[in-house]
Amino acid sequence: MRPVRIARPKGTRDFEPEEMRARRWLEEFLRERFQSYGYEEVLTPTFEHARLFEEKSGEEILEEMYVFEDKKGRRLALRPEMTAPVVRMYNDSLKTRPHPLKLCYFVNCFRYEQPQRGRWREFWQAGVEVIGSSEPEADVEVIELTHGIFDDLLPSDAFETRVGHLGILRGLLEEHGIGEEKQNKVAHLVDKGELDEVREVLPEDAAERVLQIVTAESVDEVEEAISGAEPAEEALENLLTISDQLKEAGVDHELDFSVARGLDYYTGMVFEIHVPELGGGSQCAGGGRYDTLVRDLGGPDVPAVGMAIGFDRLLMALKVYDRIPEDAFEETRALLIPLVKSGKVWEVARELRELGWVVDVEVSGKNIRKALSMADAKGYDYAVIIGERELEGGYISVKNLETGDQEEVPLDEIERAAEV
RNA sequence: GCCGCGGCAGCUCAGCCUGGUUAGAGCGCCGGCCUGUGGAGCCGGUGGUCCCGGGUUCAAAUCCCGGCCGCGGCCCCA
Repeated sequence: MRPVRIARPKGTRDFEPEEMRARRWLEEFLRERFQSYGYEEVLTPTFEHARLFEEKSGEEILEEMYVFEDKKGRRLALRPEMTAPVVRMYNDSLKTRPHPLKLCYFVNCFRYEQPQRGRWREFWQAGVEVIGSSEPEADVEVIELTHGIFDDLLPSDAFETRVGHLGILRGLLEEHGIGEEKQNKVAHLVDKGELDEVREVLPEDAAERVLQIVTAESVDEVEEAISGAEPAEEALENLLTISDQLKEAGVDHELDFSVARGLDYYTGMVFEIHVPELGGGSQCAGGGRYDTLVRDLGGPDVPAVGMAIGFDRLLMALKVYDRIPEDAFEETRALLIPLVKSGKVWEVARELRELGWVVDVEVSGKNIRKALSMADAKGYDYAVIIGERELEGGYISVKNLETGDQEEVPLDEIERAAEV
């Protein structure tokens, strides 16, 4: 057969061993953090029925979705995000558990976009969802949890937390008799900063009030813009309650009435965390309240709030700020060099591994010089030599590759190998 | 989807503007000096569909067109 070389698909990445170490380290950090708050990990299929996302995800996401037909003609999609699948799973099998339910996940997602810095077609999200509480405390916890992760991993001036509330906009538009679909459209325009367009879409009085909110520099201005529109006033109050609690909890943040977010299912508080140093793709986390999604996907009328961290972007930020620990996986690593063919080699390897060592057995027949050279190149801590002499004498030769010291360690005191 | 820059050895790149022997360098890898002792040094070797396709030409890594991929930006998002 003629050899062919197939390239990696556009927007995807290979991860080499060094990169995987850093990724595993961060993944474990996030998992442990989520679990320490009582969130339990779930996993859903990589693909779902396309309709799951088409119902409530919003136009932009749909245009970027990987949709395909399977052999039976079912329309499926690679998940572009994780909230809808978690809600689907909740409606399928979790809704009878004690509420509120706290769930977390770590998964790859797919979007057909033009790749650039911080943006890939396959990327990873780590997130949480709280299903079954409409109280501001739930919003506060989700923001506090997210903020705390960034605060522990990055310098405090490296990131910004912005909190807004879609209920203000939605509530106001509702007062003007404007339906959900148009609300979504306005939210998108606001998100894009296309404020002139807002005027074209809305009646003049509504448009004026929306623009006043979005460009507001103080809470007072917003209050003025929405006065008389009761749902919007309640939303603002809700946002201020959340903000006050965040302040008391020491969570540094700013209010931003233009945070709209591109997902149509958000109904209340919305927030984003940015790392400005990353440039274009600076948004590293985002989330908010979605009180109607569970019902809209055929489940009970249950409120929910959640967030997702852009895993790859967070890792990028950690690299920029040099915050990836070198010794994240501290372990003793040894090359076992057999100079004879003997089953004893495997026995010794096993015993050393029981001590917690990583033991790489040299299996390519290298002579001792070559083997030591390779152990050095791989950065190992020890070389363990087993030859004729060792077999006859009942010991192993353990060489510390950093100091160059070498000692004979009797087989029945093998734990002394670590002292060399 | 749009704009800009790029693609040559495993890696980083020179050569391209001004077409012309056998396409180079450094690093890496393999081996020797060195038959049971690494890192340094010296010597040698290994290395390439010059991204793909088409065009111009006596002749293309080099010029032109298209595509693919990468990087950066816009938009949006994570």
